[in-house]
Amino acid sequence: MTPFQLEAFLPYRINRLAERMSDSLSRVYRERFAITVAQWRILATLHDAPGLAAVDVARATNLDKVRVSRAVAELEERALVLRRLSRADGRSNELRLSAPGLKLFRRIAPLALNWERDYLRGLSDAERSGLFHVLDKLDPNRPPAASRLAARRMRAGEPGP
Amino acid sequence: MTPFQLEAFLPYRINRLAERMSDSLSRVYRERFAITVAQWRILATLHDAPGLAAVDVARATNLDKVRVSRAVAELEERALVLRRLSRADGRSNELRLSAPGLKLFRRIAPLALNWERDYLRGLSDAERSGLFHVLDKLDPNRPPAASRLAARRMRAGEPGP
DNA sequence: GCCTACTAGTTTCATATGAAACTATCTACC
DNA sequence: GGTAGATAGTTTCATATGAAACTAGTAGGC
Repeated sequence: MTPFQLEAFLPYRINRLAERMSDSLSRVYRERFAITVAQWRILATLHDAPGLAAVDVARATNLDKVRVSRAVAELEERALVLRRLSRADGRSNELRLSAPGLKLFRRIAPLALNWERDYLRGLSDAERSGLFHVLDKLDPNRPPAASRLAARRMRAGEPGP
Repeated sequence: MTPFQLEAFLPYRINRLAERMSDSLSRVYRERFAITVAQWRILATLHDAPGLAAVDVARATNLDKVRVSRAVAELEERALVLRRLSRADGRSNELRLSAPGLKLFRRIAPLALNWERDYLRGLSDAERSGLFHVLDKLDPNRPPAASRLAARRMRAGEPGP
């Protein structure tokens, strides 16, 4: 008898939680704003760090570059994101929210935070902070990977993101 | 200024953790045994509850019925799972591990548990149990959904799973 | 300058996915 | 026992996905 319970197996439980949270939250911005999860992550990232290149957005959002390319293309079509060829590197674009993109982000962000607050309502403060502490341990943030692009920008004397 | 940090947003962090764990763990059984995540969940479930119908497997594994149908079909082709038409319900099959299926499960399960132990190595006992406690709160197990099939079986005087 | 190796971003293409349609069976009610 | 509506499981089909190929540019040695 090999003792094994899927219910008690961390990868399964984390996966199930992630899927259910994602389903529930994404409904908030998908139905009302026709925004996908990838697009939402990109909006949030560009709000926080305007001017980022796609490769840096991919790192910051845990999305592969193909998904970023496609999501940005659609955000650009919808005029929510602007791209400008980088002066420092002709291969990459500086991405930023347009005015409507910023407006949209400002509508969605509070809804997302409310959703999160509601979701965590049943936890005590200690449980909440313990959860994030454990998350940081199990899945540390990768180093910002001081990108060559950023380095180049600095060399070029451009303002950082 | 809307304060919003993707890094501090639970759905994103849980999703990223789930993806990284899944990538790391699934390598363990994909490379050596050519088993997918869905197939692994199904093996584990049938080991725990032989004779389950596909619909119950779907509930127990958090997979949709199409994925279960496909994964079971391949497991059956590879002779790792046996199906037998249910006497109690002509629409459904009783699924169970074959002898090679059981053997395979018994090879994978310890690897999976070792992987989990290693993954959680950096956590204290309190952190580990706190994590599972919080998981149970945020994502409670759905009731076993005393299925009609099980009820029918009981009525028919068959032994339970 | 110019050649080689590397990187940013897009496109292609083969595979994965799941909603909806479908088949077969079951339940409940008449 | 017949009929309407539900359920188990499969198949179809349109879309999502990502590895690999591709285009265009950059870095660094010579």
